[in-house]
Amino acid sequence: MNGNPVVVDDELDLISELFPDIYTQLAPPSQEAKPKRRRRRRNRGEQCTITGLKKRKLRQEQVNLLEQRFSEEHKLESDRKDKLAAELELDPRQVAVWFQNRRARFKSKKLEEEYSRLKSAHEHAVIEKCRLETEVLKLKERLADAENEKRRLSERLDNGLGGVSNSPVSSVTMMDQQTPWPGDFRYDDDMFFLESGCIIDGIQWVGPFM
Amino acid sequence: MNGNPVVVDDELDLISELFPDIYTQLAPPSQEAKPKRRRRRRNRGEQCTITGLKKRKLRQEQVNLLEQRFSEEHKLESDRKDKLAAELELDPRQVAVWFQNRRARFKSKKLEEEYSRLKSAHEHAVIEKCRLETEVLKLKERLADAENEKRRLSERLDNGLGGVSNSPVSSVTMMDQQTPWPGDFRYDDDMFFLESGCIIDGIQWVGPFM
DNA sequence: TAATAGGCCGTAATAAACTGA
DNA sequence: ATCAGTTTATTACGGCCTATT
Repeated sequence: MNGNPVVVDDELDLISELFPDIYTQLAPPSQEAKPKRRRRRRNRGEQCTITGLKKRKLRQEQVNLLEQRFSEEHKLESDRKDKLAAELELDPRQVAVWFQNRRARFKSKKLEEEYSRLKSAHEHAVIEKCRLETEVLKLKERLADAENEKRRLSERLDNGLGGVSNSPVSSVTMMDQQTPWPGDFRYDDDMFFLESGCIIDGIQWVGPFM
Repeated sequence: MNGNPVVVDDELDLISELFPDIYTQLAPPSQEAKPKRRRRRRNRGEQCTITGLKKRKLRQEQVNLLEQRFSEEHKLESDRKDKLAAELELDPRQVAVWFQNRRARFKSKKLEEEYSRLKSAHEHAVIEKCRLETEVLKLKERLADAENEKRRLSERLDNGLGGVSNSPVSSVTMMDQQTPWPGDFRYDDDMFFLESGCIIDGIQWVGPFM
């Protein structure tokens, strides 16, 4: 058990075949019976690499150091770069390239994080919005009721009657839906909250994409 | 004016130097006086490519065809792939790789689009939320006023007085801030809308990232 | 059951466009 | 306006996973 599923062959660098090869476009019409399936288990003599390029991959220890430096500073001044390159026994250019790629990776990763954070924030906002909408509705109803009662009471006062029994006012009144308050707020019923995985504000929810 | 800032040299493929080179880790301590600034305009004999590999880049026409096929189908069956490769005079492997990379690009692009759409949707939602919050506040005020008036009126009725003059009720009443309505809604004052480039719902707005 | 073709992912490396001194 | 260093877009490779044979 446990096994070692990840057999990074860092160590077994079979520094073998080297391939001169022009590359330019590779595979011009000059080909006779292309090898078909290449890389038949641990291929050795077969190139199959199209460019002739061979192994790559920095050793874990190298990556560790690079990663550490990166966490300290996302950029490198050339002198730092050269020193690091010496430490790692790498071409300074490789170090530079590594940093470039790392910055790019960092950026896209950041985007993904931002996206999911934004997504949940938006979900919360939408729910809040919904809650507020219903609250507004309820308040309007209450207000309408209150206004009705007020009217009723003042009528009673006008008529000089003394009955104090507050007759139950119909809960749903048309009144304020017809005539909005003179205030500066209006109510537009555009979109609403839908169950799960649906469309809100023109965004297809849940399923990341395609 | 105008000039031709983009001088893609697709045509002038100087199929020149070829570099054997093992690559393995590149640049062991074997280096004497590294060339420093490389590529002094149209370098020719200098390699500078660390791996020794030379040009790459498919010709525009090739990209065009690939792109067209991609728009028809994001995947390729092997027979289609081989045919396409023949048409383009490329190694089938290159075609396969191109499609993989294209799919990856497609995906991340999609993410970016989704992100900006989501972002504006969220902005709208937040603004709406704000509007609703102030609306709720106003409604509560109104309601409080109405309730006060009701109380006043019924008191007057109880006292048997007939004065109808509606004395101006203080606009801000403590009442409903102290005792929330028995309804099922509550009001939590968490975050609010800030000017531009700020923090809303824990998301730093505006500046994409770092 | 092992070999295999193809997909995705992560990443190295290149090229080109851009930027600042 | 040259040149180093940077960003963005590309090409390619290697590992890992899965369905197929």
